[in-house]
Amino acid sequence: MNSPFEGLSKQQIVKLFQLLGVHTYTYHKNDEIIPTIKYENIIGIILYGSAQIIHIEYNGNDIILEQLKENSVFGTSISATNTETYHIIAKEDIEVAVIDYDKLIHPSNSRHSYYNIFLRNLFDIINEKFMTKNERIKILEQKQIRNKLLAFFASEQKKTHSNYFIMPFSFKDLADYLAVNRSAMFREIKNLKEEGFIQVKGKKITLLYK
Amino acid sequence: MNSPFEGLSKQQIVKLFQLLGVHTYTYHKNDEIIPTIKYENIIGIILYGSAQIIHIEYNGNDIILEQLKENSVFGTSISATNTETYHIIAKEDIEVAVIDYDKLIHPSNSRHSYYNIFLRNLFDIINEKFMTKNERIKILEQKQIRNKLLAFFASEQKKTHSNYFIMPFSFKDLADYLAVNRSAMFREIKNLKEEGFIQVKGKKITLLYK
DNA sequence: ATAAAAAAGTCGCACTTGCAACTTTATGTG
DNA sequence: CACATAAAGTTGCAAGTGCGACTTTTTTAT
Repeated sequence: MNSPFEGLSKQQIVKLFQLLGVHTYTYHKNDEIIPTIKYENIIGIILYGSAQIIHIEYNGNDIILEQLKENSVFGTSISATNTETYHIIAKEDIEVAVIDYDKLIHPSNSRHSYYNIFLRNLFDIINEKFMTKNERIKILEQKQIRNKLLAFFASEQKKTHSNYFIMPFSFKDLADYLAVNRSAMFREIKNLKEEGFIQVKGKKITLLYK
Repeated sequence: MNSPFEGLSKQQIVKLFQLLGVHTYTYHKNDEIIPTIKYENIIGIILYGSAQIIHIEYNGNDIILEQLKENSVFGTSISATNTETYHIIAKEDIEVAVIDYDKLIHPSNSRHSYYNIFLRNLFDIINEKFMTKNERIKILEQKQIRNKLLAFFASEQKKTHSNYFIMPFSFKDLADYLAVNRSAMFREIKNLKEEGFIQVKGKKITLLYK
């Protein structure tokens, strides 16, 4: 939602990129982003396009850790990715700006206003990411699939301020997000439908309770 | 682990507190911290003592979201706490510095070196917190209690660099951390012991595999 | 337009888990 | 030291879930 470049003019962004020694890279759909550079020491910003951070488990299962779109920020810290089991895959053609983490926090000159604005924007983005992660944890903390679903619904509904919402990803991905078996999740969705709690039309889910 | 005041002299900290309009508060064991101020718009720093962020669910269950000790940072964003169902409880006598979030990112003057150092320190702390949260998510993503335990063991072992580690909290709290039923967790620990995977002596757990 | 691939949806069965109701062992606290 | 309180540990049973093997529908690519 927030852009790291909020409040910066094009010229300021150019200067910022010079100050921080930013390089940009382009990738095609399904490419792995920066497979050679270790994610740990960089911060990446999606300039356009979208991607997913996935985590591959020892058993071969892969889990979506994060959805990245235009202006999303990723990297160490700023998001995830501390081992070789994490991969960032472009979901469409994409351009990425890469900032060396050390240069970000120890620039040659930290007194430029555009640098300070950028840093504060990053803070806001981090806040948002924490919220997102906490939301996920709150959902994963639920012991039953039904409660995970209800927690997820509540979380999505909070964003739309109405009694329905559009699923932000596929049901398959939802099962991964909730960390439950896909068919067991469908069974529970079916139960919720039959018990009159929800209505499902494609990706539109309507909540019929309270 | 990292301190937000790393690299700052006592005088600089005093100036920083003035710049940011910091107030400090003291609490006694089992007090709720800042029950009146909404957590959303502040950042808190534990100056001494320890505390826990707990989350109370609709069914009355409470879950430890985070352990706070000296130099820990909490608040919106910087950690958790966006609804009334979150509480921060002092585990011992404690002093807390409270910074208004708006003042932090929009100080009257952002050109002081101590301000920039502080901001960068916060970044490092945030990185660490992200790591911690990702670690938790990686554990919660496991579908079976056994796998949650093994993921937790791996995560703890990584810190000690040997084949054993000391549990950082009680088994009861571990069950909450893994978001599983306590007695079901004990059953699985028993299985792991009987199958020769682990050895448990009080809070010391030794891993007997690979 | 059509084939191929992916996602959605269903179901039975075995296994895992939550839950309740305990007993036993630690940990305070006056 | 003794009493109270919390944590550790155990067990049976009912309920919930993972998994595999499907069918049907939707999406994507040629």
